[in-house]
Amino acid sequence: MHEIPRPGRAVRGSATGRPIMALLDLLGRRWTLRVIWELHGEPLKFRALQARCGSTSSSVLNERLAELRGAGIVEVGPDGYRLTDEGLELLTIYPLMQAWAERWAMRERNAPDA
Amino acid sequence: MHEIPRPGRAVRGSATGRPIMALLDLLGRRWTLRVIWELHGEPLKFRALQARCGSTSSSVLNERLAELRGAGIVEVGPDGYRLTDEGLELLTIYPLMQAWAERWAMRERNAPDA
DNA sequence: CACTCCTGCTTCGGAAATAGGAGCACTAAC
DNA sequence: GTTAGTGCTCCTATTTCCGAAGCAGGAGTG
Repeated sequence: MHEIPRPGRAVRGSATGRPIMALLDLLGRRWTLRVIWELHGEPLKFRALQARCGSTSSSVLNERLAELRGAGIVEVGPDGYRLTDEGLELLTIYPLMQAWAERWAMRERNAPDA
Repeated sequence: MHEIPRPGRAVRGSATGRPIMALLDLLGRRWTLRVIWELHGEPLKFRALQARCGSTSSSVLNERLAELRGAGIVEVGPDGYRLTDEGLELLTIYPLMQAWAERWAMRERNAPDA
C-alpha cells in the first residue's frame, strides 16, 4: 500500500509539505485526472466508471478512488461515485485544459508529422 | 520507448482521438505537472530542473521533457528549458490548483486525523 | 431455503513504468 | 593537458500498473 498524499506532509518529490505539492502528486498518478473528468456529470457506479475510463483495472481504479475520497474530491452517494463540492471546484481547471487541447489539435493538424 | 500522446490518435485509455484525452494522458504521467510548475519562472538547465523536481531520475525527466517538447509545451532556449507561449497558456490552470490546495490544507488542519 | 444478479472490492502473476546512479560525448575555459 | 559544465544514455532494482479471476454482501425471485 502506498501513502495518500496530504498537505502538510512529505510527498513524492517534495518534503516541504506545501499543499500544491501534495495536489500535484495526487493528480499526477495514472487515471486520477481521467476519473475526475468522467465524474463531471451524473454519479457513476464502480463498473460504469471503470468502463468510461477505458476499462482500466479495478485494482488501480479502486486505489485512485480511495485517494480521491481521502482528499475529499470524490464521495459515495446512493447512485454511485460522485464529486464532492470541493471536487466540483477542482473541475474548474478542465475547461481550460479542454480549450488548450483543442488548440493543440489544430496545431497538430496544421503541422507536418514529426 | 513509449508513445508520446497526440490529439487525433489513440492514447492510454481512449481510442477516440479526442484532444482532451491526449492531454489527460500527457499530464497524468509522473512528474509532468511538476515540471511545468517548476518552469513557471526563469528558464532552468537540465540539472537545475532535476534538483527542483525532488532529484527525480534523469532518465524519466528526460522522457517527460521529450514529451513536453513534442507537445509544444516546453522548448530549449539559450538559458535552458522554458515554457513556450502555449506552455504559458497551460500554466493558467495552476493558480486554480494552488487555491484549491490551500483550501485542502485548511480542511486538513481542521479535521481530526483519518 | 436456493438461485440469480448486481454491487464494491480483493488477490495474484506477469508486464510496464519509474527510481537511482554511473557514465558518455561535447564544449568552454584555463 | 585538466577541470568543470552541459544534455543525455544505459543499466539494474524497485515500484506501479495491467488483466483476469474471484470473493463477500445485499436485493430480488420463486
